[in-house]
Amino acid sequence: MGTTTASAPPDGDLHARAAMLLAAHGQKYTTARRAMVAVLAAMPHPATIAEVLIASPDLAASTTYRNVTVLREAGIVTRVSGADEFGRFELTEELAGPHHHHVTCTNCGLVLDAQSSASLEAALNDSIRDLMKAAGYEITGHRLELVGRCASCR
Amino acid sequence: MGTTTASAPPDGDLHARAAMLLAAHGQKYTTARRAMVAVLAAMPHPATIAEVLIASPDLAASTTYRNVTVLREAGIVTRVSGADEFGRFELTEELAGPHHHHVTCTNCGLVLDAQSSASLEAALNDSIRDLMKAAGYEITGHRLELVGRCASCR
DNA sequence: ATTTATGCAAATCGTTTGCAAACCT
DNA sequence: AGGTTTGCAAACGATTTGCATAAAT
Repeated sequence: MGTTTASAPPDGDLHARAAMLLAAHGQKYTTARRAMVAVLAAMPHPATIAEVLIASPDLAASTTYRNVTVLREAGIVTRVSGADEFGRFELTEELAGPHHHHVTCTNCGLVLDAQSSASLEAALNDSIRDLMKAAGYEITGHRLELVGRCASCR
Repeated sequence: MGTTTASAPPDGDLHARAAMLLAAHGQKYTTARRAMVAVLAAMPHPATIAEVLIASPDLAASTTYRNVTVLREAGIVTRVSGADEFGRFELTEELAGPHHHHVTCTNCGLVLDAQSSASLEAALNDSIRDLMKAAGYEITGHRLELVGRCASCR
């Protein structure tokens, strides 16, 4: 399990792994769900429901809303909060890629992925230990959001 | 300007400073706006619009939605994205307190404030320089969100 | 074959907007 | 007084839900 855990799995594994995760939750890997996973995998950044529907026009909106819930419960997708009111979704780090953070545009709401450095992660983990005690929370993860204006909005 | 910048201003200044910021944007510090600022100042965490309306039942919802926009434009309030779809609002750091981060509950969406350490901030600032170049963003700030389950949801 | 997911259309709910009355300076 | 803000009610738009059909194992 050494090196495999930290790196992105080969693309061919993606759907097979998604199917397994769904099966483990008593759910099927249907066409609509596969389509959604494919869209999210192809996106270079977390996608809104609207973006998913545009990328995959045959999907019904209601089905997509229902499936995002199912995929989240199965640990395939996570929700990312951006600057605006729209939820954004991406494949979980465990499923599709390494740990990363986000850069959010205050003007248009666009969210891009950004890699974190080892030193930053180390500092984060140090601080997290302290903060979880202070807040009485059981901390399960962290999310760093850089805020600014994207290239098109500058 | 050394020490004053980093610490929270005395409470008595709050409304006076809010009034100045609004005036600088050609806006008035009305009763409804003062009420909203007071609610946010009293809250130990970023508040949803619903929470503001509960805390200040005389406020009309429409007015509150309009005022949150005005207060944001004046630099009095910022929007915080939590785990759920509801926007949360708090007084800006410059107005009401020192730089801090948030701890979000994955179960109930509650967001608490958490102080950051100097070493973490240093690491953040280092990384930010790199990331802003890579992403082509003009970075104006950062936000660290720790994710977990709050004391009541554990 | 049987259970589960889908799609359409209607219902829901948070948020926004039009407009007349109340407010502030 | 004069322009702005407020509050109500209606409009809006994203998300959710009911139910009959289609798909999956």
